[in-house]
Amino acid sequence: MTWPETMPDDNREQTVGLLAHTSGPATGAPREGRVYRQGDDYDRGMSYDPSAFPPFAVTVDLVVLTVRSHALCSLAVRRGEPPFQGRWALPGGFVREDEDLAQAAARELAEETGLRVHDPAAPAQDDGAHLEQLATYGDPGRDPRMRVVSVAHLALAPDLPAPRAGGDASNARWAPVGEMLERGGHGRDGEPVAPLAFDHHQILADGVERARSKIEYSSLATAFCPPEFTVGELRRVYEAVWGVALDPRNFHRKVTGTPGFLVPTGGTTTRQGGRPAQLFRAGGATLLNPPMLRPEV
Amino acid sequence: MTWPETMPDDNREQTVGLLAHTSGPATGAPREGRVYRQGDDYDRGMSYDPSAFPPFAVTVDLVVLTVRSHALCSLAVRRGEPPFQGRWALPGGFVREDEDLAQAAARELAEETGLRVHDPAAPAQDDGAHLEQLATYGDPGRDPRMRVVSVAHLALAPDLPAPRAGGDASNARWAPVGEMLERGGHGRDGEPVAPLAFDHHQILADGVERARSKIEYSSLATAFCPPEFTVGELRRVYEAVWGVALDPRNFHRKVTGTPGFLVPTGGTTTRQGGRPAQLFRAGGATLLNPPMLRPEV
DNA sequence: TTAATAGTGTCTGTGAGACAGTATCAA
DNA sequence: TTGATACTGTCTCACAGACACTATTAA
Repeated sequence: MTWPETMPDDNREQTVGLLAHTSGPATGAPREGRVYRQGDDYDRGMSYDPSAFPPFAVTVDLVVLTVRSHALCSLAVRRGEPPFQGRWALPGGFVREDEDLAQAAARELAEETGLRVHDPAAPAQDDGAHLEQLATYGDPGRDPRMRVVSVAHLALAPDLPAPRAGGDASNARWAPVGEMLERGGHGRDGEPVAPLAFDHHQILADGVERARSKIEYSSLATAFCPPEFTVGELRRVYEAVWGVALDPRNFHRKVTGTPGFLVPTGGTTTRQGGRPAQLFRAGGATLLNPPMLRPEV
Repeated sequence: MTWPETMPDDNREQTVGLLAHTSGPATGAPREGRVYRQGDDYDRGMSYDPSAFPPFAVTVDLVVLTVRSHALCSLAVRRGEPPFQGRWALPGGFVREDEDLAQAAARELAEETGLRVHDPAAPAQDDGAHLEQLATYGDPGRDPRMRVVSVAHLALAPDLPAPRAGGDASNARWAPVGEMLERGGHGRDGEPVAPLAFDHHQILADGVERARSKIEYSSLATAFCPPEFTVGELRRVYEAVWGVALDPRNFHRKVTGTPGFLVPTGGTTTRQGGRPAQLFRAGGATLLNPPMLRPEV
């Protein structure tokens, strides 16, 4: 029995490096009369000229997921200005001149939640969140004001105190992703929920799907748990993220038998009621072999 | 036995949408004296002002993979200008004002190779390449001339005629990824190979790893094959991409028994020698259940 | 004939899923 | 006591891997 040594979408660390481009389009006919000359001059090694390429704004958007009261929830902030004034959106902001994309995402995450990001080198024994790049969204019409390319990131965090945004609790909330992603969905009070601003519905859907598939073959589900947790608590994370019920006995046998996944701390707890349960923390393994299997249909 | 309905990194289609950001940083102290005010004004709904955000150039870079003579190869182009003049690099170019990221990547791919991209809606029965977003690289120092964010894409193509770049064959080649990714590697003539320009070594490594893992749980390996192919030819694709030897008998039983993976065309061929082999084309299935397993170690 | 590739059958070990049964707490 | 959760054991079926064997071509 084998399983890959690497994941389809590792949370890669950027290395210092430089621009990529060809030595010029194969279709080399000059394109005149354009506002921007599409980098032809840039390609030909002329000195830097800001008018030689179209300017973009670059932002990071965050899909911050957690498990609260048996439901997968995403952080949402209310927009205070047009466009989409008053609608819910994903947190995010501009990438600064001097920071990497991952740094920008970590900074926004800290500003919104106070969470620090796990050191990817150290084992996941400190408190903090998991952060990885998700995908980039650059449709020309995604912002009516200007051309904006957004590098979306996915963050997974344990259950947190109520969020704050600019100090105003009514402008930030943890919302169950089931409600947010339903077309014409309704909140728990039965009121209709307006769709998310911009293309954030798609970004959230992509982030949720990434989390759902990644906990299959990695130990990432532990990022939703406190530093010490029981097998039952970990099972409830899988059940909330996948929206299914799992057999507690087979789950227990599976996770405790997967090498490197869980390390017993020696302690026990009865915080879930019933017989005292062993406490574990996340082991060093990041890839599960064999993987957890998500039940079909 | 179950397997997920979705992949960890679906090739998502961008929907039309808009910008994401918060209603302002929680740490709301004014930041004066900066060249760019980091979007605070933008966040507060003031009218559009180009000086309110740092300008970026946005490019697409391409990891174009194919299988040639039992080796996984990547398209490389030689740089004609500084920086990294004379070094090999990945093909790519600027995103234009009016095009989506996927459109820009498809345009660059057509310019470099003449390949068209598969219609994701139609079954993979037409000729063409597979194209998906890979990851985005935005380290502030990755280009010495200016701040450039590159949205890397991964393309998989059948074996092609020799490439051209700007009509000059000596400035483009298919290079085995084993050679390109070796540190201080050597070409087949024993000459040392200079590392790729910019951060393209990392981008290529990420693209290769994505391809290696994705052919496990999807039918993507058929993107390396001509429209009609034999089981043996498909097996040689897996062997080249993974760099392993597979048991021909178990492989045959596995791929022909996976529903939706292969559809027999009725024809046969002896182009590989030996007993005539059935010809197949790719079936409609994009996800394999159960997956192909990459041999351990 | 040999050599090559194509394709089938058969055995064995691993592991997922189903589920019986026991253990240890609170109320 | 009931009821909750924790945990162990056992059975069965599916399937990956190993490999013997047959089939059909070219040289």
